[in-house]
Amino acid sequence: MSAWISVLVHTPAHAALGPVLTYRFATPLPAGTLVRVPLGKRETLGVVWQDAAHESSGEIDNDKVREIAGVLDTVPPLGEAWQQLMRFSAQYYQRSLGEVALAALPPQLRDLSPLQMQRRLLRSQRGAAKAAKAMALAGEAPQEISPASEAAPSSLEPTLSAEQAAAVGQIAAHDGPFLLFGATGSGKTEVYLHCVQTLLAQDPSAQALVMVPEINLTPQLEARFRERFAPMLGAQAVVSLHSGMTNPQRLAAWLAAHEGSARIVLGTRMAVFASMPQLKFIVVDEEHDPSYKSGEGARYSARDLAVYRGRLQGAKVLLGSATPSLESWHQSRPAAEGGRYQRLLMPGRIGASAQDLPLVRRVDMNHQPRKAIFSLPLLDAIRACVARGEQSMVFLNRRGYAPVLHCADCGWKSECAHCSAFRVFHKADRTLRCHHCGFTERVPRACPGCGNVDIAPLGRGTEQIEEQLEALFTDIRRPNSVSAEFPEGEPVRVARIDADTTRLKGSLQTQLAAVHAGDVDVLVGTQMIAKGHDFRRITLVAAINPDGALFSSDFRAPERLFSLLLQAAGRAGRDATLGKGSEVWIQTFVPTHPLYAALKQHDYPAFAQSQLEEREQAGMPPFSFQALVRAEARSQEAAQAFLNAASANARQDMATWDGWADVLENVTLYSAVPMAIARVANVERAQMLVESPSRGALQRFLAGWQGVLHATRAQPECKGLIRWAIDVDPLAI
DNA sequence: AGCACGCCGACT
DNA sequence: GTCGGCGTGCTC
Repeated sequence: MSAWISVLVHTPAHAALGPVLTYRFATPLPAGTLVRVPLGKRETLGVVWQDAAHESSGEIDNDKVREIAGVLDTVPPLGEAWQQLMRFSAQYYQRSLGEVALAALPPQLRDLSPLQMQRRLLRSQRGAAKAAKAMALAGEAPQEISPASEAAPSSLEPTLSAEQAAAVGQIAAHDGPFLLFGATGSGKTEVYLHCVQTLLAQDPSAQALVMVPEINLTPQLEARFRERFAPMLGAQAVVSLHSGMTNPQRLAAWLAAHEGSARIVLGTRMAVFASMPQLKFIVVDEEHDPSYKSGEGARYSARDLAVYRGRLQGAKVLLGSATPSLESWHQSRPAAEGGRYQRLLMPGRIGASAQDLPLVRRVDMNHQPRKAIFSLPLLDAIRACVARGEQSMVFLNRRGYAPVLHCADCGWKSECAHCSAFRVFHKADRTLRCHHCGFTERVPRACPGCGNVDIAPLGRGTEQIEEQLEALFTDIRRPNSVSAEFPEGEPVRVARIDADTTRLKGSLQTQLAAVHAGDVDVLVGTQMIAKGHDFRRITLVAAINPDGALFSSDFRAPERLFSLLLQAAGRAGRDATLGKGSEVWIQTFVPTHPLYAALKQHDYPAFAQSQLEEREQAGMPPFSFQALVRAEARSQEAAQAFLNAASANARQDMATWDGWADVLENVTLYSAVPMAIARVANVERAQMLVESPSRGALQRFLAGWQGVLHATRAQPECKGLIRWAIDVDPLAI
């Protein structure tokens, strides 16, 4: 006598096999139980699932049903809420349930046998017990947590500003979701800390999830949360969850969240899938950041899933940003106009008045020497900044020395052999590197086309900016030197931080520390340095060449640029005593552009409103809903043929389906186009936009289209197709 | 997705 | 002669 059990396994949507398979086991098992099951010649991890495959549709041969190989019964079953989150994510983002659910689990869970698992759990429990004992011995036993609002302010718990207190009050009084629109330096993190503390004090089992967009930002966040909560809850109560951790670390953190000993989970977008049975509060910091959208597998938005999950689990959701996404801004319009989020405002910097905001200066590059990288007034300003002993930050969103190498004689350019893109000249190691496929070669001595030895870099990247600044500043010295070697002061120190200088693990933190320590006068970098890092002594921020985004075909480019520049501006003058004279320099050929005008006023709401008006007129998100189908093939023709055939098939098939007329009517299918970079690593890529004024109609269309896409694949003109994928709510088109 | 089987080019 | 490329097919 044995029971039939439905088990979810990792199968992609393309596979002929459904994601829910039927197995046999001696006793029934509750849904959410982790099991190991035989699948073909291997054994794999599965999750016991409620929806029985054998009841609804397929009759499967009795003799095909195999026995469950093992039950990981030391791990509690995954809860109903987690299961529902997986169902929703799979459905909304058009991926197979098995793929979504199994990818949401820590990778090591797949590798461990039940016995190994048991050992691992015992070890971690012993470790936790030991840590608790050590704390007790040291007289640091976890204290009863006190509600932040009632506790006497301690040194760790700063008094809230009036704005912060108002925000905290609103969050306590309403259900949310909330959009906390707070200027850089307005103390959003303190609001998060305060809300989390109040919650954890009210409910001794409650859990909180706090997300940041990038791994780089987790150490800083973790330090803040540990400092505040470790003394009350013990060190194990705060865990991180991101892809920079080792597999054992991730497993341990995941288990702690799953069984509830972790009260606070900090992490990147993947953390939105963590099993947290007692989740009561979710923070999405820098909610506008595109990193919350996954670029592969299920293309989920962790921000949007956080909002869904909050509703699902009855957890309050707090989105925070100084430059919210237009989607969230629109959602937080007054409820009377249809807004569904509550907007909370914190416009002021802590310990500063409005006049202390950095002054935004636009330099008209039309009046500068042609081809000048730095305008003269900017150079003077940086010099003056160095002379005052303050730091500057020069920002250019392009790494390497020059984006292209060019031969003036024959017109040769440093194209990549495998991609429709140029290879970037990296002077540091004298290489040409493709930033899309990684193809790297030494820089040729002479033009490969004609032998001319005069091949020249075209355009500039951060390496070149660094080199130029070093050359330009050889004549000046830093003040207040104690060095005997340079009696009149040491040379100006220029440093660069970008993906190339931070390749090694931990090197970003080291380099940031050097900036903090004052070992750097001028910092050059990509957007990596504009995000979130709390530089205290920077009083000048310069964007060398930000104009590109103004003329981009991507309708979201202005939004991103504004956000990036305002965020970069937020780096300047964070130290209130230095804040007064801080400046943001924008070198531009269009100084009168409204985007820069709004930036000068630090006026996000005005910028957002004008953008939203444009979007509404053009019928673009958030006033319409989009999905993208991307196809990869041997040839561009095959990729496009597949998409166009799938589109034609959809129209044809759905016209015959009962009740689908209004779906088709509400959905616009555009024709297939090559992607901006049509070929990457010898694979041709094309995409097709699907748009609808109704999210529901788009969802229904996509769900119905899945089968059509599968069928289309078999058509002869699609030979050479490698794969296809749907991206719902794409960020870039 | 894995992992097999199966058929064609450069090397221990 | 093998080693190894990835094309096709199957897994409850």
